[in-house]
Amino acid sequence: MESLTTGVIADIVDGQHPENPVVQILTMKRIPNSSQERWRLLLSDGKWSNSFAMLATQLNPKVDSGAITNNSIIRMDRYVCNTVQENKKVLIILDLSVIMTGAEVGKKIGTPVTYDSSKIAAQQQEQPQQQYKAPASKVAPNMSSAGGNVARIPLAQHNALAKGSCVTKTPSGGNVHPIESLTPYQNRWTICARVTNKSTIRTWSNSRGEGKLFSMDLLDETGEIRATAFNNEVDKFYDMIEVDKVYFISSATLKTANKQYSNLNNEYEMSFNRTTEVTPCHEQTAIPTMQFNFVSLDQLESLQKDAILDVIGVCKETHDLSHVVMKSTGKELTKRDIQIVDTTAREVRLTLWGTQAETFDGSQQPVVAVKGVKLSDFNGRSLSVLSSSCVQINPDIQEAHMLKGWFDNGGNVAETVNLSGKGGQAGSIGGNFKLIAEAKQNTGTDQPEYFCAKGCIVMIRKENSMYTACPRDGCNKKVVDQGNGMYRCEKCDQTYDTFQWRIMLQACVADISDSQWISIFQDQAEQLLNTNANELGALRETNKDDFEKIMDAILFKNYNFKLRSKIETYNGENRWKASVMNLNPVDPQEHSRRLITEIKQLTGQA
DNA sequence: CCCCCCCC
Ligand SMILES: [Zn+2]
Repeated sequence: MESLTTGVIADIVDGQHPENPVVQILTMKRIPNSSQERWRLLLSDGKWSNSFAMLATQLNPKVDSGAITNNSIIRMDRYVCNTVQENKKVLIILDLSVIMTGAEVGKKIGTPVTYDSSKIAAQQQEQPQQQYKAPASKVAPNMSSAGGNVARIPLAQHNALAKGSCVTKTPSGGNVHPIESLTPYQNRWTICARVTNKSTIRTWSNSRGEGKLFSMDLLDETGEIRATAFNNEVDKFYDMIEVDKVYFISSATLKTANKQYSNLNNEYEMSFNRTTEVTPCHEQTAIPTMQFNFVSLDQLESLQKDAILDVIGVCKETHDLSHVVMKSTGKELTKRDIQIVDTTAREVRLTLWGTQAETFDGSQQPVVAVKGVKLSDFNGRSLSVLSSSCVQINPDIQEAHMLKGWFDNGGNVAETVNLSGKGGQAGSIGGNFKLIAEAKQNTGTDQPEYFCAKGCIVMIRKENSMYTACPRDGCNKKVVDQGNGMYRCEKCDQTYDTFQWRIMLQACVADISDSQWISIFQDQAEQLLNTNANELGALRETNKDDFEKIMDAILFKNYNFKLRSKIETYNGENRWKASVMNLNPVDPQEHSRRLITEIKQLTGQA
């Protein structure tokens, strides 16, 4: 039997940092109510056990793939141990090797007991806690990137690697904290982080005031976080902060991140305040220049519109520059559309703007990676680069080399599905057509299912089809009418002098097999009713007849629906619920073609 | 404390 490093858990809790300890995972628990996937591990060294360990999120795939399970014996190749709140210790595993799989071990080794935490408190006075362990040699891709510009990195350069190690001490001799350990409940901390992206200065003016701000993305070996500086802090820090450089940052305010605007892998974000200090770090570090959380292109079909994502693909087609005029301001913009493709045999349109559009060279069919791109439902699915996005051309990362290899060895001529190919009204809405009765059979999973159905709207609930919602964009929470012309949003904890109408329509859809009440929300309802929610809401108040006419106009017409279904539980009872993600009027030719294909398949002719 | 990110 493979041996554990007996007693090592006590050593770590007591502030030592033994090299490469070997421990057993007794149990793994996903931390609930966390917006990101995060695993807590109960570790044993055969003598002691403790549930203070968490897996760095970049190691999540090891759980998801089953590489580590209960009973696995692992070597912690890199880890950090920190004190959070009072005396609580948190150990984050940054790198591990599986020594024996859980299946091979098959049982708990020894009879470990929980290492006593009261002992920890006593130890803390005497023993300085140790922080990062310097890894033997960790290489980081040396890759430049910039918010406003396309970083051009030829693949040939791809072994220009910067060696470095973890920075463990702040300039004043204190301990460096991992980004991953930051919470709003923690006061004194200093991180050592690379700025991977930096915005320009923007000003704002609204009912709550006005000011200026800029934001940046920070990365260390454990995680990433967005930070924003306002007003005085803009003056103080904007010039000194440079993309790709590493800084010690201390004492900023942490708050819950709004995932609507960022996909950084952190449930918090940071605002600089009066006490925030930023000092350049001149030591060599092993912090990567960028961290991506890619989704493959085939996932775009089932992701929500407006989601912020990281994507990577080979540019198989580059369109010419074009100019568009903004509807709101009349300002002219330059844009360029490109098609990117990946190994899932999907391609999607990606729109670049401004300088990035102008300087893009697609002639060599480069790999394009974008961190923080916005998903839209235009022509089915398409992607648009934001000012906060980071675009990299031929980044020196494994995924890029793999994709280019695939593309140059047949991927370039592989048949692909164009996710952005649903031009205009008549377009199709994708595959996986089901009858309603068929779809309702799928009750064995609590995961959402996505499918298409052709159906006819036979009934709608016009009452309660609209509600007054918070005027703040993207909040959508129903407001409470204060009766004095003011409307309160509990979610924003704000009172506004206005609201916006939103639609939440229940429609009964029938096909040849069955019928089902489904939900149709704002965007899809506006498309279906051919109106906008605010106009429709006003109409409901002023002219009920016309309101009903607009509603009734959708009855007894056939649509192709893309639906999301899920089993939901009400008072212990399971219900099959579906909502519309996408819809189109049925194009008879296309419908017929689909039926012919299905008939051929059924009769074995296809 | 922002949260705009465009067009077809
Ligand atoms: Zn609100």
